[in-house]
This record gives sequence, C-alpha cells and structure tokens, in this order.
Amino acid sequence: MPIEPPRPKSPPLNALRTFEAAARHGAFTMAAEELCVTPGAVAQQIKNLEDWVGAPLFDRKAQGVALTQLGAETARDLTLAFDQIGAASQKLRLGGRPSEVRIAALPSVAQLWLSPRLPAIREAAPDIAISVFALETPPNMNREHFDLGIFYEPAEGVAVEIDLGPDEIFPVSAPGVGADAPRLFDAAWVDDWSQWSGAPISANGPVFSLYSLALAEAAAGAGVLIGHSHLVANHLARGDLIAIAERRIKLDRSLIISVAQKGASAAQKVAEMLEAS
Amino acid sequence: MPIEPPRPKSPPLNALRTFEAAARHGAFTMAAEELCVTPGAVAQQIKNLEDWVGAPLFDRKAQGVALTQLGAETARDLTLAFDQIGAASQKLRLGGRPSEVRIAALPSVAQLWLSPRLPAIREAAPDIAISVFALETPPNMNREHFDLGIFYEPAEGVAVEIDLGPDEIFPVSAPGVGADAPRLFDAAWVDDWSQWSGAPISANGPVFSLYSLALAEAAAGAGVLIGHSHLVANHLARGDLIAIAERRIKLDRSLIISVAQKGASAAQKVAEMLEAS
DNA sequence: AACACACACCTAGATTATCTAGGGCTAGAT
DNA sequence: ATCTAGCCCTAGATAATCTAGGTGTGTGTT
Repeated sequence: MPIEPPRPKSPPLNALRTFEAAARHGAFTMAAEELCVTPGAVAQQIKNLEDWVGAPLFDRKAQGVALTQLGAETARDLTLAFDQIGAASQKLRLGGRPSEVRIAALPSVAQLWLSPRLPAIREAAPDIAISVFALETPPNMNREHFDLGIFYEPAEGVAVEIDLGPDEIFPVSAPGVGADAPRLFDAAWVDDWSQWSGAPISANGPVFSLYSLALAEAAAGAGVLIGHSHLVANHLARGDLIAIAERRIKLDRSLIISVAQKGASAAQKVAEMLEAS
Repeated sequence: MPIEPPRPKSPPLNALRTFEAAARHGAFTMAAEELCVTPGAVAQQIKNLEDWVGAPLFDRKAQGVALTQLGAETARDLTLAFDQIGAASQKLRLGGRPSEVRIAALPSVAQLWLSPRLPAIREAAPDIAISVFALETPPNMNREHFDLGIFYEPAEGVAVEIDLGPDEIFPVSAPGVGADAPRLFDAAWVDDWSQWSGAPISANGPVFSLYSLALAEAAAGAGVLIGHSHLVANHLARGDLIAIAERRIKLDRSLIISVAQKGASAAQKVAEMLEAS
C-alpha cells in the first residue's frame, strides 16, 4: 500500500474571513457584530491566523487595534476576494430561487413604510416571494445576502440607489392633544426633539426602543412625538395623527432604496413598484 | 435593551471551497484527495451547499457527476475567487516567514535528486530554511502553499518553469551483476521495462513501492532496475551502479522545477541554485 | 451472463473546530 | 478618581465536520 504523506494544511478559511472583516472595520468589536459572533471569537480567529502566518497582523494598542504593514497589504486582496465570493454565492442563491426577494430595512421603516405597501406588490406580482428582515444597521450588500435595502443611509456594495426624498421631521400627536402634552422619544433618535427645536432637549419623557411603538402611543394620545415624513404619512392621511406645528426641519439624509444587483429582475421590479407607490 | 434581530446566515465557506474543488476536478473523489478528506465528506459539503442554494449543483450520473448549468456558471467565479485567496494567503505566509522555502517533490526525486543537492545550498544560503514535502502528485500551487515543485509533469498555477532535461531510462545494476539477474520493478513505474524494451514485460520480479528502495536493492546486487537519468546519476558517478546496456530511451517528459511566485526571492534563489547544480 | 470495479449515497458515532461566558487589563474620557 | 470602551484569556459547551462501513447503480472484463 502506498503511503500518502501528510500535506501541509491550507490556511483556515474562516480565520481569513474574520481577519478581513476586522481589517475592514479596524476593530474586532465591529467585525464581531458583522459576523454575528462575540468579540472573543474574533480575537481567537485572528490569533489562529497569526499563529499560522507566524507574524502579527494587528498591533494591539490597548485602545483598539491597528493593522501591521503585512496585515494591511493583504487585507485589500482579501476584501476583493471575499467580495467575489459574495457575488458568486449571491448568484448561486438567485439561481436557486430566482423569484425570492429579500429586503433589509430599518425596523421602523419596515413596519411603517414598507409593510403598508407590500400587499399591493404581492397582488401585482404574486409569483415573487418577498422576505423582510428588520436590521438596525444597513448590511454590506457584498457579504450579506439581501436584494434590497431601505435605510436612511446608503448600504455598502450596492449597484443602484433610489432616493425617496429627504427625511423631514415635525411634531405630531393625536387630534385634540395639546402642544403641552408630554414629549415622547425614540431610543435610536433621542435627538429628534433637539434637532427640530434647535436647542438641546434631553429625553425626559417616555422613551421607546421601537419608533413604531412610540408612534402607536402618540396615536393613542399619550403625547407628542417627532414625526418622520416617510413614516407618519399613513397616519396623517388617516387622521390618526396631525402635525401640531408649522415648522418642519429637513434632515440631511434621505430614505434610500439600495438594489444589490442590477441584473436581478425580481428585485429590480419590486424596487420600481416601491418607488412608484 | 435593543433586540438584535437574527440576520440570514452567510453561505458556508468551506462548502463553497469543496464545491469549487469538485467542480474543477469534475469528480468528488479527486476533490476529496486534493482536500485531504474522504469522498463522503465532499458529498456532504456539497449537499449542504445545495440545501442552502435550494437547487442541485451537480447531476448525479451514477458513474461520476456532472455540473448543472447553475453550478458551471458559478464554479468559474469561485475558482477565480479562491485563487485570489490562495495568492493572498501565500503572501501572508511569505510575509511572516520570508526566508522559508517549501519544496514539493516526487518521493524518488526528493530522495535521489534533491537531497544530495541540499547541503551545498544550505551552506551557500544558511539563512534560508528549506522544507521538503514528498508528494505523489504535483500540487496546485494556487491552493497548496509550496514555493517550489519538482516533478516530471508541470504543476498547476505556476509562475516559472525550469526544464532540467528529459527523463532517459536504461537498465542499471551493481557492477558484476549480469543482465540475466532478476528484474526489479517500481510500483509507480511498472511499465519501465516495457517502455525500455518496446515489448510488454509484466512485473514478475520484486516490486518496490519506493523507487529509492528499488535502487538501493539494485546497488546491493539484488538485480537489474530501469534507471531514470536524473535519479541514478549519483550512483553512476560513484560507481555503485553501472549501465548494463547501450540502449537509452528518451521519455516524453522532463524533470521540471516549478516556481510558484516570481517575486519570492528566496524560492527563486534556491531554484537557480538547483538548476545550476 | 456473471463478476468485479469505480463512484456516489446514507447513517451513526466520534472528533474537531468554534463559540459563549465571565473576569482582567490598559488608556482615554467624565 | 472613576467610568467606559476595547482587547486578552481560559474553561466549558455547542455546533460543524469527518470517518467508517454498508448500499445501489452503471461500466468494463472474463
């Protein structure tokens, strides 16, 4: 029997991916967030890779990390390579389920802007299966497999961006609730009141971790909330809420639909229907 | 506390690598060999990936497998991407240990051709650490991390190839051993006698799984062996063995030094020293 | 026609690789 | 001075991956 001599082992693939993410973000914690693991796991993977390489890839600076020269030189190559793998696996997924469209959106956008528009789209294109994922931060479309993103900031690695107009804020409340009612706050947008009034206002009223919760409370007459134009349009149209001041502040950001791939017909179709609605 | 919604999982990286290898070879068994795992493991990984994709990537043909259209379209992209990753991790390894040179060679070549030349090289370049791996088949230099390969066939993914001249075969034996002594055979080259004589000769004498073993036996007077020019040169020069016939057959292959990367200075240096010796 | 062969599939059990949890450290911010 | 953010470490738990051995199906050989 011919003996098969042991071959030297290949580099650990997952460690390379982890390293790439850490290098791109410049911090283990953020890489961990992207990869949905704990920072400790990232540290371990990078240590693995450094052992395999035989040299450090990051300088540990006690306050964050910094790439060594070797690490920086390789990180760019790896980013390109993993982007390519991401694109290839997107292609695979699209090939396997051509009529599935995955939408990533801010939780509030998903619930208050996207959700009301979905029934019409499902009716117009019943063959398209639409999945919605609520995400706090826009995904990197080269890595995470979404077809559409709807956020107030552009996502990374995107083919097409559709601007749905700027975000305007103004106070809203249920009809009959006075301007002296308690101020409601959203945990992610605690500065809304400050931005609208131009003066610092601390969150001394009820705070909600979901904007849609705060909005529901406002509609129930619990107080005054800063409305975001795209998100309160439906309530205003129905009369559940009314604007209680003339002043509207146009924020320096728009609601943006990001389309991951130009060729994906189903996703493109859904994006166009969303834009038109 | 803000809830972190679960994100859809990325594609399994190792499954992609396995798929790429299987697609490149067109067979699970060969992919398994390249990846140093059992064929069952390959089948499982590919099944994993097919489950993730939601569509088959291979048509199982009972005698081997064939790529589906979707599989074929993606395989090329993945090959490029993994080549890029291979290059990047080569770079990492070279950056970490710039003076290490890994040589892959046929076992017989490693022992009979390379080994005698190493002491001089180590002396001429003592700062270079040379590792030698005996491999039955040439590696794909894009994937497995060798700097030099020495085989009778070119390796894949190679930057430079140095031809050391054709392989010539002729019978050799210890001095005083007649042409009527038993014929010795090497398991991997059982056809040597047939090729030299031009007539089929079955392996009816002692067979050795390593050519260097057969050669040692021949030198000890156990019989006549077909000598390969590069591998018996040392024994001929020392007089341990002599050619017992005028007839030399020039085989349609050369001993080739493959250099993985043009830039790798240490590897290039070693290759040049080997060529010159 | 009967046989062995090559190839891939499946399942269960074992083995690794990987992750989480919790505690410690350092430097900059409050 | 204390707090916070970010990274390190270790041990134990979890999940991914591999091996082993048996099955089925075409192909080539006797």
